[in-house]
Amino acid sequence: MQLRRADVLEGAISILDEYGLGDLTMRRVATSLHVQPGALYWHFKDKQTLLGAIADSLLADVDAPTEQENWDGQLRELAHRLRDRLLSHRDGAELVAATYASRMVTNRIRERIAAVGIRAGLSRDESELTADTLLYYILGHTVDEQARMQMDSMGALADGTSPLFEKPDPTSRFDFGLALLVDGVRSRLGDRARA
Amino acid sequence: MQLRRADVLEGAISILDEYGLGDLTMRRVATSLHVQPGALYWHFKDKQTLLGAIADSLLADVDAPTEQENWDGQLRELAHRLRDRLLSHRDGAELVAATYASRMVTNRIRERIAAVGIRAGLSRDESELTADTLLYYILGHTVDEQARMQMDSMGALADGTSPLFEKPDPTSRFDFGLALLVDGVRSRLGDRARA
DNA sequence: GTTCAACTTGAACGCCGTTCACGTTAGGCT
DNA sequence: AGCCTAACGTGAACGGCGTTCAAGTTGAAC
Repeated sequence: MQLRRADVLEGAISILDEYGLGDLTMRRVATSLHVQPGALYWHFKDKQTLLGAIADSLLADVDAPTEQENWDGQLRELAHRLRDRLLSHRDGAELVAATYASRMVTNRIRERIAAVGIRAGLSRDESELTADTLLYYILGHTVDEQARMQMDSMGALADGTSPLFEKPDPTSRFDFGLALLVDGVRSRLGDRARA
Repeated sequence: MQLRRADVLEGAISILDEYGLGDLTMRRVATSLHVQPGALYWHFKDKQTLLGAIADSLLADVDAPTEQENWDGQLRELAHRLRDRLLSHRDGAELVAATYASRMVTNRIRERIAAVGIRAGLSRDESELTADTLLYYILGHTVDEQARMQMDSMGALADGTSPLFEKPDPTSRFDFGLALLVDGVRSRLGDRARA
């Protein structure tokens, strides 16, 4: 039976969920599809491209119309939506962060966030810089959050005690930094109005 | 002649500066020190540990007394100091970001930033969350900035045109996001004073 | 000068991504 | 029904990686 691009993608995502990014190897993907490693290179020119495709699939439609009406609600909605996607697969945040340099993947959500900034009253340049700032925060926070999750699930049965959630739960922690940035934008808008 | 831990560290940093993180391999470090690969494992138990030591050395004394007096000036000073360190070696930001999960390295600067937050009037928890937010931003921004730098220096002689600096220069871009976060903190303090 | 710990060597192990000449399949055309 | 061709898979290798380990060598303290 022949392989389709989509089969390879699906297989790779299964490996990712089951074994993690570190063990997502071309050979392993090939084996799980009952195929020789070389066969994958017909569908994806190299591993980097395959990883990019996985990232694209994780983030498909992450930019979509928002339900919120106010710019700050829209920012929060988009931020949470992105974080949820990153958390929806094992090592998802790390994968997207690693793919981030070879862009076009995250560019749509970046554009989406910038649009909200403009509608809120920022200049084009300011909006793009704000979008970047938000993205760096979301990626950084979520990579860290996901890494801790896995460390906890490892050490949980090792030393009996498993707090599993620190003082504030991860979502509250995420919301704190998010609020900080939203407040920063609001203060920038306030300065403008006052001028 | 025998090797010291410090020699290995120095050699590894040289390789990093000359060839980049992707080509920083145990074998290459060993070769440059005229030694067999296995010899390195006497001084560092594995590559991860060596990378951690490099990160530690990049960030030595990055937390140090600040010259600024106001909390916002101190925050900016610490942020710029960290960014400067990350930029001081090829792929420095990427290295520190990769090592970040296995912490203790960046914990001192995190503690330092949190202390500024407390002195400014935030609670302990808020200060730590603020420190994390700032660190995620600084790391994300600088990794991206450094990656672009290298892509530009590659593509520069390829296609003649080398903008090398986008509309705002990287430092101004960094300052924008930094100001956003500082303003966010200020607004949080304002709410408190008003209550 | 001997001893013993501190180091290094040499060679291997098992993994990885990638390439390529060569077989095989499947489906449209006559 | 039979062929042709493009699409796809195989098998085997290449070079490189991190890491391990028994066996050798070094050098300083006694």
